[in-house]
Amino acid sequence: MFFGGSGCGIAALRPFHIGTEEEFLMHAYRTHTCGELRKEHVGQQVRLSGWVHRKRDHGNLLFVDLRDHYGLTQCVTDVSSDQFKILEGVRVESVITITGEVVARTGDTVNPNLPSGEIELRVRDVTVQSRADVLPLQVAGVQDAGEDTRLRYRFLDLRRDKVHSNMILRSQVISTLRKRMLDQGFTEFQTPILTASSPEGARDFLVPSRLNPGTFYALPQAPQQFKQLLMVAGFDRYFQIAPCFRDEDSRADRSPGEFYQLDFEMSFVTQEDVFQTIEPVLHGLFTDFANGKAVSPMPFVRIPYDESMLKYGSDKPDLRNPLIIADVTEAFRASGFGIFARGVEAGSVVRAIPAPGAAGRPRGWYDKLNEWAREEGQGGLGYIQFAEDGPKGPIAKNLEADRVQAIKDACGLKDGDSVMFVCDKELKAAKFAGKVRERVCDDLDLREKDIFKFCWTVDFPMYELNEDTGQVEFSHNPFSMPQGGMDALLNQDPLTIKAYQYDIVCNGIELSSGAIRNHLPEIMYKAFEIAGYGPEVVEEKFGGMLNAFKFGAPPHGGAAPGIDRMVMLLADEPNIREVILFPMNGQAQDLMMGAPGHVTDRQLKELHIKLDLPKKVEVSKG
RNA sequence: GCGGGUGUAGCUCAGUUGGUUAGAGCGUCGGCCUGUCACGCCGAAGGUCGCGGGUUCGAGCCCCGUCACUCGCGCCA
Repeated sequence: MFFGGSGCGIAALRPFHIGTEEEFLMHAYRTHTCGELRKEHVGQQVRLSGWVHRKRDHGNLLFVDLRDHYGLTQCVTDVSSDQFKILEGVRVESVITITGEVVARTGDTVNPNLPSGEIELRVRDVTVQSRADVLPLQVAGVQDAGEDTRLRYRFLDLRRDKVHSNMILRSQVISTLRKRMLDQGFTEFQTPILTASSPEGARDFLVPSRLNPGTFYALPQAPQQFKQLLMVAGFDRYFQIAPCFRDEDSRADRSPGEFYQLDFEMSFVTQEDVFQTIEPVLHGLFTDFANGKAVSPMPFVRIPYDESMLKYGSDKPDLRNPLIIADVTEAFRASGFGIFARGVEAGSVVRAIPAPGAAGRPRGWYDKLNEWAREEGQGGLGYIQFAEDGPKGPIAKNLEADRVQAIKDACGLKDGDSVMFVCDKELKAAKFAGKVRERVCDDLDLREKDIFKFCWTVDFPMYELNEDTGQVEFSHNPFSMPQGGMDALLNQDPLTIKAYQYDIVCNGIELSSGAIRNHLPEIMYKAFEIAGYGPEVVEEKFGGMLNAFKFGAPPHGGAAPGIDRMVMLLADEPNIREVILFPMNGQAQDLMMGAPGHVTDRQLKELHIKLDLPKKVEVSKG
């Protein structure tokens, strides 16, 4: 075994007393893991190391559950043993090594809930490797400590079963993604971490340059330009488990500072090629780890952006929600329901959200929704109840009967159903109708369970109108290829141009956006010109990549699904911190490591940096 | 930057209309207990009710300010 013929390990092996020859030949710490021992090991002398998970002290009989990464084994000793006092004296979460004999449990002492429950380890010898203080949070059991405590003592939190297994899941997800990408012919590369600040997008994290006073590196928000340059360099198919850094405020599903993407890019491909390549990767991944849940069959549904905004009120629809929004603007035009009729006259649209089976709901339910709509900044939430004895509600009273019927038909409603109405300018109406769709779905408990429903949102608009400035702006990625190419840019209303830009969505969560890129300099100049940027701006901001496109660039495209969010979905965790080993808190602080932290004056001087702090901070930090 | 929620023992929480000495479970410490597996029983210690100010005869509770955590908005090509 481990110590073979070497004599130098004797002291380490038997630090406290002389054991048998058999034990002498054992590894210093363990012959098995705590999850390993079964009936067939009965009679063997073994050594286990791990953490004291729980103790059950009967005074003259003591049980210790010993835990390691692999599992749990019950160890037992009684007052007749000279080791009894030692074991009785250690606190839970202390690290100990136990040597002894594997014995079969008898009859009713078998624990069927424990994989090792048919055996136990009869303690012959105990070595305390590391004592634990009284714990700030409890490792055994299911009780969650507060977020502060958990993050400050993350190493303890990570011992707990749920978090521990989340991290294992994450590792397995990354491992299978890597294998699947390699199988699809992709090559893995590393791109720089210290790079240049990018002019658009989120706020950058900056790193001062010592050798170049007054200048800064930026951490990459994504390896976007590098992966495109890899295509120009002829590598054909690239991927990377890529760290991305964005200095933006956190959300439940957005870790502050950093996150990981499965970043990939492919040459000589159409949008459809990208879909057909990555779908098996995601479908395979989710099928492997779905844990009994179903996964949308391939090919995933493709929904044009305009259709998605109309039917689902969102560009990332949750298809587990069965409700479909309908446009009923015409039913209200010049109708007897004055508020909506005047709105439509002024250019608003009316969207209808079905509420199946809700006609019998009490008045209070509708009032609550109405109140919620006001909190959301809407005038209210109109509705019609299609009761058995005819349409009811304030709108039905004023709207002509044939129009009410038209709405019922348009939404596919039957007696017993209700319908909600949103009247506003098109984009606002669509977005709020989307919120109502989600709210009604939850209230009526209509969401499909135990399934991962994927879709692609496609045909995003290339440009959008900034309502405040009246300026035409890029609506997403300025590097996307416009559909119709140069011809569309020259001859089409910019607001009607679509881009080869797409999102992959799962259960209403945007996993990734991607695009077929614009690899032609002349189209890029024109695309930026429409958004109000001259050629000099393009050259200054994207010179590196633009220059590369002048030396033979292959048509290419890709995407970058977010790894943390995929693990969140698979682990069924509502918060992204539950799938990250050492996450920062909402203020982007690492309470355990003390980051961000102060640095010495000498470090600052080397970097030619002087602090100019806000008054409040200066006082508080002395 | 803005809005909501939370803040009471080491941890998770309860605390009535503002009224006596602020409670429970877990954990800790001590005692008892030889088949438990969330062991059980008895006892003890442990509190700046986040912090500061105010109202009141009296504040964990009401008011103002502030801090921390959290959820959301803004932000996130």
